[in-house]
Amino acid sequence: MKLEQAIQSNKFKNETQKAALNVLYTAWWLKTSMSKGLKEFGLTHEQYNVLRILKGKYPEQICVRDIACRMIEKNSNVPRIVDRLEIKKLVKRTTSQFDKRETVITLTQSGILLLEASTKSIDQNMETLSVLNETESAQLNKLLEKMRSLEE
Amino acid sequence: MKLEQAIQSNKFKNETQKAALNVLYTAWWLKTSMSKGLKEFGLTHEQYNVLRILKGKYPEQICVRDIACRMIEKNSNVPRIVDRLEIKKLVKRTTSQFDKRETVITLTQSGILLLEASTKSIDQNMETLSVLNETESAQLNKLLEKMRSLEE
DNA sequence: AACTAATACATGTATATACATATAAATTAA
DNA sequence: TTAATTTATATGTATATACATGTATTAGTT
Repeated sequence: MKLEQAIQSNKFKNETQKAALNVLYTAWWLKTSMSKGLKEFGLTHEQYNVLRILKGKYPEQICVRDIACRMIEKNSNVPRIVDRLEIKKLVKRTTSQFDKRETVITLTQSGILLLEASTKSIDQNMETLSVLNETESAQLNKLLEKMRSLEE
Repeated sequence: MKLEQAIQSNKFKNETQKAALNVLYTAWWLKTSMSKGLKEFGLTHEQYNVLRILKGKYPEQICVRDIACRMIEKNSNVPRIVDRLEIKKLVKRTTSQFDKRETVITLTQSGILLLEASTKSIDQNMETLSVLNETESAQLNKLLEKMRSLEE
């Protein structure tokens, strides 16, 4: 769907302004698609993101700060997301032996199982959705990274 | 900044998967940049979006449903965003004469003034941030719209 | 006309973002 | 070694998203 239809507007100053809105809208669309798939596993998009980060290091442990700096949305309140994962017994919190300020998070067995099942479903979903080939995707990555080149 | 640095990971299955994450991260980055600029006006990103939609039709009135379908994030809770704009006296709520179920929203004079000031600041900010030229932006728009082509 | 269904909005709840502040532990400075 | 500073996490508050439910009004059906 063209952006014009999606947000019922065609008053863009130029292609650059439209591109910014298009990125925002596409991100919303992607998140929504993912969330739909995650629903049957009782996970939110963000909880899934945290589980994936933990999996990436498993069986190595990882502290809250390290999770935070790997999150896509940098202002995520990781302790609170971990709260919910802990209630569902998908992760375990422990105080680090080496630095008692640090809280170390570990995936539980059921966390691993749920992540595997949901990842399979999500990846399949993404596979179906992805109409861009590798060359186009690479081009998109290049443009997005150029767009962000003034990032501090 | 490369996505790899931003989220401290280089374990992407392929360029297509990376592109999805890159869109999500870029959207977060854009929102954050915009929000910083809006802060001095006491507006959130979403409140600003609603004000812009109202401006787009001004002086014509527009109901809550029409605002909602023009929002970038389609699940926005428009009545609640309007609540906050109303408290700040930036908009006015009236029940439609033609259909008493509809709530019609109008910009107040101070809403218009605030929007003008903030738009000027935001546009200037965006101008500075935009390193993509028109051709590149058009290419980006094309890729994003292709990415979403399976949209229902 | 009375009943049913649909629509528009408001409101409630859970979770998240964004940011400020509090608390405990570790590091550095005096 | 004590005091000050920094760091890691938790917690509080306002606003937002996501979705369910409630309520009033309109439209449609019998």
